Amino acid sequence: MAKELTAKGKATRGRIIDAAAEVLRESGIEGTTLEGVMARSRTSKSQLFHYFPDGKDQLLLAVAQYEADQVLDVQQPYLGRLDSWEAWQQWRDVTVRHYEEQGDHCPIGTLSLYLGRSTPGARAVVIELLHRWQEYLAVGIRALRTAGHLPAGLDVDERAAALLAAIQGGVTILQATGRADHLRAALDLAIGDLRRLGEPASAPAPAPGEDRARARG
Amino acid sequence: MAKELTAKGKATRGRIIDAAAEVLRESGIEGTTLEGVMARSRTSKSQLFHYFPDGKDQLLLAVAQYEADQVLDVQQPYLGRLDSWEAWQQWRDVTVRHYEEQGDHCPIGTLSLYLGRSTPGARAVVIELLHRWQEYLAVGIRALRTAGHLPAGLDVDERAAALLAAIQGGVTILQATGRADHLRAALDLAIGDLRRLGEPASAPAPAPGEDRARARG
DNA sequence: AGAAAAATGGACCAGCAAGTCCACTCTGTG
DNA sequence: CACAGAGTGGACTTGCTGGTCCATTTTTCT
Repeated sequence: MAKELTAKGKATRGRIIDAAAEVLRESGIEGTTLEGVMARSRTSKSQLFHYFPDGKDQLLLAVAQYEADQVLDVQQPYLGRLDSWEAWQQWRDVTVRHYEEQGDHCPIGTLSLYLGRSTPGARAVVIELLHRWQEYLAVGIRALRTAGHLPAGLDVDERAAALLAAIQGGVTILQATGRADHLRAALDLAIGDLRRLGEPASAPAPAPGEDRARARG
Repeated sequence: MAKELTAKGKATRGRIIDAAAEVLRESGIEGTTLEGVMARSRTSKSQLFHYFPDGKDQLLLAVAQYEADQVLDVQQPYLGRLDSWEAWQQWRDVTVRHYEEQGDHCPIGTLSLYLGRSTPGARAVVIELLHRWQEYLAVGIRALRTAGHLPAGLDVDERAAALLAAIQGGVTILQATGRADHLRAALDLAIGDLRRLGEPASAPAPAPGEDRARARG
């Protein structure tokens, strides 16, 4: 791949990807044009095609890869240390806050949608991301199980899959509506239900263990 | 607005929307061009702009509205009768199957992403859809609670929100990866956990399987 | 130093798609 | 039947964007 890339060349290439990522975040896919990337990165067209001979798609794929790495990075180190209920709660808080701040747009979703049909690599990037993400969650659940906080018979992978779906859905809705309620509810209930599985003795039915209002006609 | 529309005119307008929806489903947003819509609907450019004076965005907004209605329609009548666990299971099966068949692409998501920034109406359409969807779920949960299948103190709206997020996430992942595992897991666990809340006496700990044994390809 | 390779600048091209315009045809109503 | 207005056809304009090409500068390596 990166065979003969001078330090300078490497820097330029990186600048292009950074710029493209920024433009994409700000202007969406239809607002992301090579000219815009050129302007932002202070490069010329020849450079774009020098580093990405296959053109726009190749560049956007690189951006997708870059953004995919970001997704998990911003959740660290919490995502990597889900070995107690407190750690889960902490991770939940960080994740919710991050997506609340990011708000509007998800570069991965945008790119996935845009490159999906044409560029096969894009799908692979997303699948890889989801897989890694789910694996972190599974590791965390297993840690809880090993520590005796969860029943031994629990289907870890299924739980992890559901949890990942909950996050995705919450984020999707957050981006569509601007409100984080669903993300919060999804995470809280997913974690809460999980937790309840580990406390068979405690309150089984009403269990307002969290902070919800109860009285309701 | 659409005041003076002959029967013929109305038909043409409808044909344009149908055609646009089809093209969008088949070719994605970047493949959806006015020319394509013209060809598919056998209309001319002047007609497109006659019925949608504001151009492409206006047309796509109409398509979004149309597709939003579809989303809930295909889940009926099940979505409207979630008054027993069996009914929930039935709805789950139908929904999963539908999205499995639809597979690749979600017109709403595509349009939401594309129109999101520019057209304010698009966001409203999506919000309205999500709201109606969640309300159906909430009504179903309330029905269960009223029937005594769920504890009285349950926060229905939060559960409904989480459930909606679970669906959205599952569908998102299905569309990204092509696999419905997450959608199934998310729905099964969300419904399963809910059900567990109504059966405080039953097996509290292991029992991961419960009732969702079937349909697990 | 000096040649080879990498990096860069930017003019130029081709194509496509949204939107405009005007002329023409239908339809219904007094 | 006539005529006003809706409905239709399609050429044309405009603007932009991805992509090509070649000349030039800078770096690297011996």
